[in-house]
Amino acid sequence: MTLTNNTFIGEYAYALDQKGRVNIPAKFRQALSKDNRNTFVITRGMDSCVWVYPLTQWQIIEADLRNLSSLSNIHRTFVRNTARYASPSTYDKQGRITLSPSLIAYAGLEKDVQIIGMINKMEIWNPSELKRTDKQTIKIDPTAYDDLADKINI
Amino acid sequence: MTLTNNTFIGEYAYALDQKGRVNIPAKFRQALSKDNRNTFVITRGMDSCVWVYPLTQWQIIEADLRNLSSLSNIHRTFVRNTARYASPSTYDKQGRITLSPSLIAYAGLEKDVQIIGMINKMEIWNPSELKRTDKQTIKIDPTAYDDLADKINI
DNA sequence: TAAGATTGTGGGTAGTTGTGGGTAACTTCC
DNA sequence: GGAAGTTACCCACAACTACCCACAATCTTA
Repeated sequence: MTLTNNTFIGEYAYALDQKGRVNIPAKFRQALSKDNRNTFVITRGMDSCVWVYPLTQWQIIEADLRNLSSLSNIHRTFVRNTARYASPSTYDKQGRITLSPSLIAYAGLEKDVQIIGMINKMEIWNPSELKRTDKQTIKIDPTAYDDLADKINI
Repeated sequence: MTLTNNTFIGEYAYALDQKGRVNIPAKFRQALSKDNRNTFVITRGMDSCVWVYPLTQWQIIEADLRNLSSLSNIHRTFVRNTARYASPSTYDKQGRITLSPSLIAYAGLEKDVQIIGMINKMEIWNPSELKRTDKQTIKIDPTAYDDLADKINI
């Protein structure tokens, strides 16, 4: 059952096949609105993982990038490093998307992968890499979330 | 699959042949709207690379340049250096454009080239030159992107 | 509990894409 | 006006990708 359009929550385990394809969790597919045309945009995450945006979500980012002038060195660099690793991927009849070899290498993906709902996007992880990141998270100062307190009422 | 007209993302590796031709990634060609008449405008990039604009995008730049008065020294210089190196190029039946020897020399291109989607244009790089630029990027003050945080929600 | 539907995974095939080279048309210079 | 050099167009082939079909496992429903 889907709660909200284009919103992803939960965690799933899947396998990457020899052609570099991963299944998109059925629940995530069902959550997609039609204007996404069964398409995601895949790119490098900020941690060692792959980020998967629904098309319409990515188009918002694209529109923002378009407003940055290449005359500014910092803007140029930002646009380059955001755009270059992104690639669109439409899922096939079985509900799978194809990951490029370079993305697989970046996230260190092997056969087993973990897919995590991140509200407006999803993340694909190598499970052991995820565990390592989890351990580091514990070390974060427990007061670090304090700033969020007035932004999110949880 | 094309996301948005005249919008380019992703990174591709191609070869420059002996005649100075490079392939335009099929996805980029498909993204072109018809009013571009299969034509790009090629010019010097601000880094050591070649910038390739779709015709209609370049025409917008031309219109902006027209509004800069030559009374200002800095404007005059900017217009001169932007206009002088630009030249149109239509891609052939195989989807290739021809680069002039002077542009190839400017970007230091050899056989292997890297093409990067930059939203409203594309960049052609010598891979080793790109790596060097990447290394410098890492040295950018990590707070430099902070200003972008309220412009782009990624 | 059994039948049907849905979901995840594997592999084959036809069409597309990238690259090399050949030939004709055009330009330039003597 | 003719020769040499340059440019643009065309054909061919190898590699790859996207699409399709098949099947097993799981979940749903009557």
